[in-house]
Amino acid sequence: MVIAMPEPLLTVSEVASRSGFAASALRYYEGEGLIDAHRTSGGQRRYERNVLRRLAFIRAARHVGLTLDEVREVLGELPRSRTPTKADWSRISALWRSRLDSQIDALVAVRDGLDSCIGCGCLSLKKCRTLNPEDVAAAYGPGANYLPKRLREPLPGPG
Amino acid sequence: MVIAMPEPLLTVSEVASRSGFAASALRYYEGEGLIDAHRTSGGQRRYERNVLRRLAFIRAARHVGLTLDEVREVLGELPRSRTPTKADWSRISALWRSRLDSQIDALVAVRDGLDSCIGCGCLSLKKCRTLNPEDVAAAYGPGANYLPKRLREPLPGPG
DNA sequence: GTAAAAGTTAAAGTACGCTTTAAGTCAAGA
DNA sequence: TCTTGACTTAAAGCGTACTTTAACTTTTAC
Repeated sequence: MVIAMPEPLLTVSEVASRSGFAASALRYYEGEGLIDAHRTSGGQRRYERNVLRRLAFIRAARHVGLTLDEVREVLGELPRSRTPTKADWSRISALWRSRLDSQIDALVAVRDGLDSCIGCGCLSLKKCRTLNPEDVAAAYGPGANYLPKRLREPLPGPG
Repeated sequence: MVIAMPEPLLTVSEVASRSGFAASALRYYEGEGLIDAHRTSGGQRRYERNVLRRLAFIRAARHVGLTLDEVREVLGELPRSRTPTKADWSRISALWRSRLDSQIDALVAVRDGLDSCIGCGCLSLKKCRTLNPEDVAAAYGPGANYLPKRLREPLPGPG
């Protein structure tokens, strides 16, 4: 019979230095439901090691433009009660991959649009699908498919 | 001898509906020095037609993640006093293209990192350069080149 | 001429993603 | 035990990118 060794828990400063996030950010993420923590009898936070993976994921996600809402949504696919397995992370990977693919497609489309529109110097507002204001307006309607859907929606808050 | 017809100027609501920006955004952009406007004797704004191109550019830039500071910097390459020429826009296109290329590279790197890291299920925090928190920390130091430089810098403000 | 639509300003408000501050509590080593 | 460093909370503050509000003026249409 195997007796499981209890995993050593991490303090705030340990998690902060290992994850690269400020302690205030860790508290903020906890308040936002992105990570969780145990508490000592005195009320101090103690983290499980797997929080580091969640945090690394959060960092990468933020770097490619996901909002915290989106990150929470994706992380919602992970189990809350146990350390995520390979299958758990694989499912997330698939979700995120399609998001990245669509963002990459969008950037390529804009870049190539620039080549043929600004770049060529034709300055034809009527024909240019990237810069024509009328097409931009139309892009919010039902018929426009030049940009991937998420880039045709209104921009999120600050960013 | 050719007498130039004066270009008809556009009202705020015309520019708003043609560009897809709210009137308040137009005022904001003017305050930020991204666009300019003439004034009627009564103080109302009247826009030159080429403001539509600037605005379309701003929208596209925002959609791919440029901040207004960056947009201003790029638009600073355009002449303030005359309607931009092919050469003006071409210069900008080149500037922006390299920015887009680096952002695309970054996304591809992260996506491919996911495939081999999350995707493979190895869960090796020590080896994974995308998700390893120690590598994330190191990425802000001098030696890390996995992510393009601009994605290794701290994230800008909101989002 | 007059009423309604459109425009003006300054200032305040909003959302996101945190950080900073203030005032006090807990944990660990000498 | 004591002191120092780490930690706690609630609340306020900050930067970006705008929008909303309030009070008022200009333009346009009839």
